[in-house]
This record gives sequence, C-alpha cells and structure tokens, in this order.
Amino acid sequence: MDRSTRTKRPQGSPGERARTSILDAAEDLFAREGPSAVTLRSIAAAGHVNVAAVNYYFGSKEKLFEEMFLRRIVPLNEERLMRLKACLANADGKPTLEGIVTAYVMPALQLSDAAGASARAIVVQYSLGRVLAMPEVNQMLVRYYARVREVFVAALRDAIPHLAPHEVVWRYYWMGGSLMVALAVPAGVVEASDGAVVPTGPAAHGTMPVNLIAFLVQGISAPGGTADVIPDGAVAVGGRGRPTRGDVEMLLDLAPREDASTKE
Amino acid sequence: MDRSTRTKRPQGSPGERARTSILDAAEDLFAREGPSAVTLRSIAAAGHVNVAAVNYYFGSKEKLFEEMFLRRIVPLNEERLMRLKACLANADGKPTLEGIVTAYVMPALQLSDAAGASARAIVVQYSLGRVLAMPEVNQMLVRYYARVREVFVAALRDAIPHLAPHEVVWRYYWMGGSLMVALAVPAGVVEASDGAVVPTGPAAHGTMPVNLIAFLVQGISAPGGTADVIPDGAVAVGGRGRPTRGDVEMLLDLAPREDASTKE
DNA sequence: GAACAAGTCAATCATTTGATTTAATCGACC
DNA sequence: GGTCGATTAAATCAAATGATTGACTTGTTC
Repeated sequence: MDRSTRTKRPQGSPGERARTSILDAAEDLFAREGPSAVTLRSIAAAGHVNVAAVNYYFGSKEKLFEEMFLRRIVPLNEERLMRLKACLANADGKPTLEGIVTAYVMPALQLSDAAGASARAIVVQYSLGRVLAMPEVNQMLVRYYARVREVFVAALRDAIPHLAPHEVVWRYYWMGGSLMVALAVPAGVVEASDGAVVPTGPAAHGTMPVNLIAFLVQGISAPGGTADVIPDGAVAVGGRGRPTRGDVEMLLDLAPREDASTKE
Repeated sequence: MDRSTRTKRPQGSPGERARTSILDAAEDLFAREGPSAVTLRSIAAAGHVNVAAVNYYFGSKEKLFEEMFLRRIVPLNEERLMRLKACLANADGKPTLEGIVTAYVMPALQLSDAAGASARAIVVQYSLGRVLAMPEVNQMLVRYYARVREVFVAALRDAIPHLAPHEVVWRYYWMGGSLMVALAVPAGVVEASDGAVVPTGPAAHGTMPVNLIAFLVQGISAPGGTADVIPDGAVAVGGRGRPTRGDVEMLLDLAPREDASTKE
C-alpha cells in the first residue's frame, strides 16, 4: 500500500519481502483453512503478490510447503538439541528427566508465544501430523524427525532405565502428542470449556507450560506395565542391549546427516 | 464381482453394499493419502462404484465425509460414556483415575485393533485434529466432542481435586493428544525406531495400552504447577466453584442435545 | 542515459475437480 | 411377460486449479 515509505526497504532485497510474505501467507492459510483449502491463488492474495510470484520464487506449490515447514521446524529442533546438549554438560551426562522434557517442550511452546498468533503452532502440529500419518511424506522431514527422536529417546533411556527400550519410544511419541495438542488448542478454547477465570494477557499460556512439563515428567517416569499384566498373552519384550552411557553424547555430536538420499 | 452368488445378498439391500463400500473407500483413502488428495473419483475407483454413486448416496462430498466420521466417532464416544457410567456405578460416584482414563482410552485402542488395519485409527486422528485446529469445522462434531469432554472433565475433577479446574481441562486435552499419537503411529514404526525385539502377532499393540494408561494416570495426577512458580508473572487462577459431587452423573444423563443448531 | 538483470503482472493453458444429466440396467411384484 | 422404482453407467458441465508465457516495470551498474 504505502509504497511511498519504501525509502529504506523494510527487509533485505526487494524480492526477499515477497518471499517471506508468501511464506507467511502460506503458513497462516495452511494453519487456518486446513491443508486442502490452500490454493496458489489464495496464498498469492493473502500475501499481496501475483500468482506467478509463488512459482517464480519457489518453483512449485510442493516446494513452497517444504520451505514453509523447514523454516519453522529446523530452528525449533536445533534449539531442542542445543538445550539437551546444555543439560548433558551441566549434569555430567546424566540429565534429569525434567531437563530432557523441558528441552523438548519449551522451544515449541515459546515458538507459539512469539509474534504470529497460533499460526506457527498449528504449523508444527500439521507437520508432525503429516510426518506421522503419511508414509511417503518428504523423506527429508522424516529423517530430520528421526534424528531428533533418536537423541531424545537415548537421553530418556538413561533417565528412566527401568523401562523396556521400546516403551521409551512410545512415551517419546506420547510426549509429542500432548505437546501437539498443547500447541494446537488455543488457550481460549480451554478457558471457554471451563468457564473459569483464567489468566489472560502478557503470558499467553499462563501456567500451562509448567503444568505440561509436570504432567509429562510424572507420566514418562511411570512404571511400565509388564507383559504379564497384559490379558491377551503378549510376549515379554527384550530390546537389544540397553544403550551404554555416552550414547546420547555420541548422537548429539553426529553430523547433520547429509548422506545419501534414497533418490534425488 | 461374483454376482452369481447373490442368492442371499451379502449385506442388506443391494445399494447398501455400495454405501458401505464408498464409506470404506473414503475412510481408507482419507487416512492414507491425506485429506487434500481425496477426490470423488479416487473414492469411486477404490470403492468399485461409479463416480455418480457418491453423490447419489450421500448428496455431496462434504456429507460423505460427515457420515464417514460419524460412523466411527459416535459409537466410539458412546462406548466411552457407557464405560464411564459403569465406573461411576461400581465406585459409588467416585471412580478411580485409572477407571476414567481406561474408559476414555480403551474404546479407541480397541477400535484400531479391529478389522480395518490402521485406517480407522487415523480417521480418528484426523477428525480430532480437524476439530481442534479448525474453528469453523462442522458444528455437530464440535458439539459432540464438547459433550464428551464435559463429562470426562467433570469426572476427572472429582478424581483429582487438587488441580485448578482449567488445568484439568488441559490434561484432558493432553490425554487426547497422547492417545491420538498412539493410534496414529503404527506399531511397526516404534519397533523400527527402536531396533528391539518387540512382540508381534495376535495382540496388535502388545503392552502399549497398559503402558499408555499407566503413563496417563500418573501424568494426570501430577501436582499442578502453581502460579507463583511461573517466571513471567502470570496471575493465579481461580475457577468458578469446584463442581459439586453429582455433576458427572448429571452430565452423563443429559439428553444427547438435539436442540437448536445455529443454522440448518 | 543505455544496458541489463530482477521482479511484477495480466492473460492464458491444459487438467482436474465436484456435480449433473441422460440413458441403460437390474430386480421385485402383479 | 410387463411395469415400475431403484440402481448403475457414461457423457458432460461449469468452475477452479497449478503452472506458464510474454510483455512490462523497476533498480542497479557502467
């Protein structure tokens, strides 16, 4: 609109504005309207750019989505890994369960606190949902999630050695599910469904993060149901050797895995 | 195909076969291909019916989706409510937390165990995800979920009176998130990401349900983070009056709410 | 100011979409 | 056999979609 005030370009190169504008619009639309309702035209309209611009900058609709996801997910997970690393350093390789959970949860919750309303939060939700649900989704995303999962599961195993290895994997997933909902459900919905007087204002989520961590820490550390409790004769499980101390550090120092992709 | 053996129609009326065939196909496609990739033509092809049949039986694509969801979700939630009711009866109105959680979780997990692979499970996931994410989704679904939520939150409040009311709502949502992931993630993925020897065969999920319930029970009963723990000055919360005993029963006996819809 | 790349825009393409129409087919019932 | 409603099939419609084109504008560099 007010192109008159463009003496200093708001951000980077002239085309960079369009790029981020498209990414923001796509993110917002994808979060609100659902994945099926998003069209190139709606994105272009919301981003105040021409339809051709989308293909000009991103090549295709699919590429746009990929970049849109990666823009949020990569920094998010890098911070998770960084926090976990800090935990390991402070705790001499034996971080507390609370430390691990916090390292996983907080970057995501703070992401949703930041600037762009709940749009980013729901992006995280959708990306996670897609990765989980669709087998053939972008292999890069799958591998990226796998790497984060490996590290955290290894750390969790050190913190809760009483659990069978594959039960730890389940609890990692469940943690993700709870976090996903915590991100996706607007605080207003919870308030409305409660009728209670709840904190609104500066701290967007109020006491939610603290409670979520408490919920997860206590849940994850719950004793596992042993196989003989199961009514329908499931056999007992025995994982490969429990990971030796140091596995987590090794995984954390692993290079970002640029290696062979199944197909270019 | 083998229409020769139609002396006794396999199921109901001749068109009933087409109806369920379409519903099954839609469910399967929606679960596997993702919500955006489902077209009337792909449904018709997968269901071995003509494209026109979809509109003939369901009127529109949207109506088809609605019926598809309701076919799974209504019985699922009815069983949840039934189980909760049974809990209340056996426990003289004071069911255990484990009873409540089991009433909520098991119907869903058993649903995924039944016949149709993981398709149904992922349908549940998507429906839940949609209800959570999109504000304007089918009002009927929203209201239906709201009713189940009210009942279970009321029951949870009786079981864990030490929590602030709206924190209980959050934990209900988190329970849903964990369950969602438990349904969506194929057991094979967990096994693969673990490398462990895990139980395969008859009991599709092995010890997972027992462990999920243990995880949830202990997590939900975790002490709440009080407001003064929060670093960023959130105010303490005080709900409306804690629900009096009997609230749950009252809610459970409530009629299924046929009342006014905002618009026909 | 000319030349050139970077960026923007309206117009348009070939497909695909949900939905409708029209005609043919099936199956019970008299 | 004949009739009639229920069901299926093929053809078709208008609208929308992702993508592309070629002309136009802008900003930079010499």
